[in-house]
Amino acid sequence: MTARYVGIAAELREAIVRGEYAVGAQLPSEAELAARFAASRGTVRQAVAVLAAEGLVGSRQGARRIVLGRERSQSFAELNSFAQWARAMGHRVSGRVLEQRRRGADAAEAARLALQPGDPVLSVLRLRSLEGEPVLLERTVYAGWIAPAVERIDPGCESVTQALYDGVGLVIAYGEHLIDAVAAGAEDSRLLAVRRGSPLLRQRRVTTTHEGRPVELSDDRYRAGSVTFSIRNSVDANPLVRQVGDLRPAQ
Amino acid sequence: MTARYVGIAAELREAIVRGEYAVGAQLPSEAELAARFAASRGTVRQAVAVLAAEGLVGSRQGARRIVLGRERSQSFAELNSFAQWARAMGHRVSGRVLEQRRRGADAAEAARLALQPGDPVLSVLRLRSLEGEPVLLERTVYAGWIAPAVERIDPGCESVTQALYDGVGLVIAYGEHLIDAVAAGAEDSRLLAVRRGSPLLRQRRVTTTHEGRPVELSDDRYRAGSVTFSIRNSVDANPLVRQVGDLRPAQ
DNA sequence: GAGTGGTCTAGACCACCCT
DNA sequence: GGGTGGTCTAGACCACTCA
Repeated sequence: MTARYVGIAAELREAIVRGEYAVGAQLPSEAELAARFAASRGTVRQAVAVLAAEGLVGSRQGARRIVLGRERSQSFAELNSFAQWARAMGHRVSGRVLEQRRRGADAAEAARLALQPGDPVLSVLRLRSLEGEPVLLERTVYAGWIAPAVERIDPGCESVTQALYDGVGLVIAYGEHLIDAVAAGAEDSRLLAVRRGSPLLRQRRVTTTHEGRPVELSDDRYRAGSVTFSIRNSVDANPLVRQVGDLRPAQ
Repeated sequence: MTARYVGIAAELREAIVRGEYAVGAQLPSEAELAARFAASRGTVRQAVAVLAAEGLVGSRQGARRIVLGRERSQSFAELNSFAQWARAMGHRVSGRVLEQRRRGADAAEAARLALQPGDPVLSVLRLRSLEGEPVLLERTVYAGWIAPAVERIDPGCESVTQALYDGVGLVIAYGEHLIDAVAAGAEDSRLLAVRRGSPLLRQRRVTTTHEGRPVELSDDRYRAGSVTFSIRNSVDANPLVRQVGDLRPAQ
């Protein structure tokens, strides 16, 4: 059963997308919505909170909520999975494993994966394409405990996240992501078919299970112009944080 | 008066940062926290929701909440203001206006600023430095209605956002941001002291007032290695969205 | 001053996790 | 089956906006 507030949020979202409430226009008051949906005010507040989290509406005490945008934020959870994102957006995605080997974790990897240095990890190099064009080079390090399941995955598999879920029921629930720009190195330029030194958008991430257990560490590089990250923020509630870069030059 | 739940969230956050609840460990149950803080369960839930939004804790139905991380996400609202972010992080920030002129909006600008093509806008080129080193080149277009206030700002002013607030009480409440990587152009490379074609992290943004009225449009380019964007996400609740780039090559 | 969103309470039922 | 978080209700008071 879907929750009441989810349904109410969906109805309001559709009304916004339809243009029934124009960008900049006011939403009905909470009391009005509560009456219309025959729900309590609390439930209505939960519903509009969903829309606020999607960046569609904004609010301030004492004034009606207003519509900020119409594009629905495809509230998929998939910063973590390239394939799931791409398919949800209607893109044709493919990928292949170029290299895969077991080795021992170095100190930095061990720390981020909650392992000891030297503990076994699985290192994978994957090239992903959108509409047939290579756009993303993934260098992923999996914690040893999940390595067997990863090795069983078909090398041409579209979505590793999906395969891990289907195969061993693993849910990648949380992620931390660092986004910056780097110059393409020798391997990057060869595999992504760009000039050496040309700009790449880099996303480094650590993902964990529901229990907070680290699963993988990844350095993903997108060809410039192929993918853009988009964020809506408001004066209160801002999930994105800028950080000063490392002192050492981007490697 | 600060709200009750904000205080409870602060106490829990401190306990996490102190290490009282280790990463991966469980938080007390809602009932327990409600008793400890002599608050209702609803209020406690509001408090932990704050921590969840900061990416510090995760939750799933039926199981205790767990701690995901210890670094507090500096819950500043300032994706919008470079200076406010930098100062909050303890960096020395400066900036200067290199160019400033009024002109008419082109079609794209007009659409995003809710103006008519040809309506007056103020175009500003600003170079910002961190610890004395130039790291950010801002190309900003202000809507005509705010232009006079912008022109009154001291060209060496640290924070334009702050100046607009102090000067005319303008609050920049919402923003939409697109993040990608581009190659440094001729002007970029000269002003940021990098080689032509070298990678820059680009943040394009539109910001609006509380009422949803667009204030400015900006193309900000960070020298590679100087600044990183960081995001925590979870299976449900993901404010960040990937988009396929424009068809035309990054300009 | 009327209307609106922000906060808080107390209690209820359910779905899910764990043992 | 007991504990836990997720959902929902009904009512209350307050802070703020706006005319």
